[in-house]
Amino acid sequence: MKEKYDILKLENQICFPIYAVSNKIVRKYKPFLDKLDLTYTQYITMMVMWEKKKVNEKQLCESLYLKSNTLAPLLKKLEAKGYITKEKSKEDERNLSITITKKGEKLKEKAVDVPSSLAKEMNLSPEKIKLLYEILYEILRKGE
Amino acid sequence: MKEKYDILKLENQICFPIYAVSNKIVRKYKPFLDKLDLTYTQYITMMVMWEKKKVNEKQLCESLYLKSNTLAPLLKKLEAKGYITKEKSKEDERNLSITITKKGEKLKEKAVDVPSSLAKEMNLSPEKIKLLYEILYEILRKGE
DNA sequence: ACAAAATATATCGTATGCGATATAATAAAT
DNA sequence: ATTTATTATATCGCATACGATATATTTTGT
Repeated sequence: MKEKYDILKLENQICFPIYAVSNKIVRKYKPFLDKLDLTYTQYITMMVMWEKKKVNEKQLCESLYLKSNTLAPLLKKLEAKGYITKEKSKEDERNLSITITKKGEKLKEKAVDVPSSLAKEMNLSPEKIKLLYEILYEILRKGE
Repeated sequence: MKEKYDILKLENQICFPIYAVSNKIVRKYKPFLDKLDLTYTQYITMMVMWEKKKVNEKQLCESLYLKSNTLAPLLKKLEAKGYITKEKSKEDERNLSITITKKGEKLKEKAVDVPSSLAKEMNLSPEKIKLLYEILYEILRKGE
């Protein structure tokens, strides 16, 4: 018998399992990323750097769907670890130009085994991964 | 032409969009939860309380897929706000028994509109919600 | 040209979220 | 019965993640 407050039950939420799985993923990554001396957020930041070599902070924020106030201190740490360098852009001094270092490039070789390790832990069929991927990016594309 | 390092591109990750959507969800909830003076984590905690009325901290941790060290300070805040009370369980003094208050019950009436507000923002078809739900809980069930 | 609006970062305060560790209470083992 | 192991919370330190706000630079409007 359906009740007015059923919609407030945890089991009837779609957002909650997304949140819970996200936390679980970060936990799962940890032992692998510890070997690279990276946190999960630092890792996805380096993913952008490995691909782009040089970006603005703004591009980074857009790529990672994060805000400047999250990335700013994180970039300081990546700089302190010697994986990136920061400098004001010549063309527009408002922009912060971020460049990967040799050491940062080098790290890519150690990181290359991480995705398969995680895939093994997730153990999802390619069909489900594809479905998940499409639905999630549909959500990400929607507004803001 | 496929390259060894393609697996390290952000666009080829399945975990990243889960993480990004999770962040986005918490941001989306904020304006609605502000009216209830709850954060997202406090909100899902109250969801359990609205349903169960009385639980142990351990049950709460399991329901929310969170650790004691995340919930302990959060429970203090919910207690300070007057939504729950805490006391050591009589049968086993290791257990922390958490009970919803009248004020906590009352809050449910204000919260009942939140899920539909969010559903409107998400705007996903029922089929996609069902698919997403099943895949996510498959991940949550797997190990730990 | 120059004030006003827009843009890109940085800083601050608050609230998670976690592993590691400590503590207290109960259960198990001998 | 007493030591040992297990269990349930609590505390600590670190790293996000966010909105709000401040600052510096560039663009726009007149």
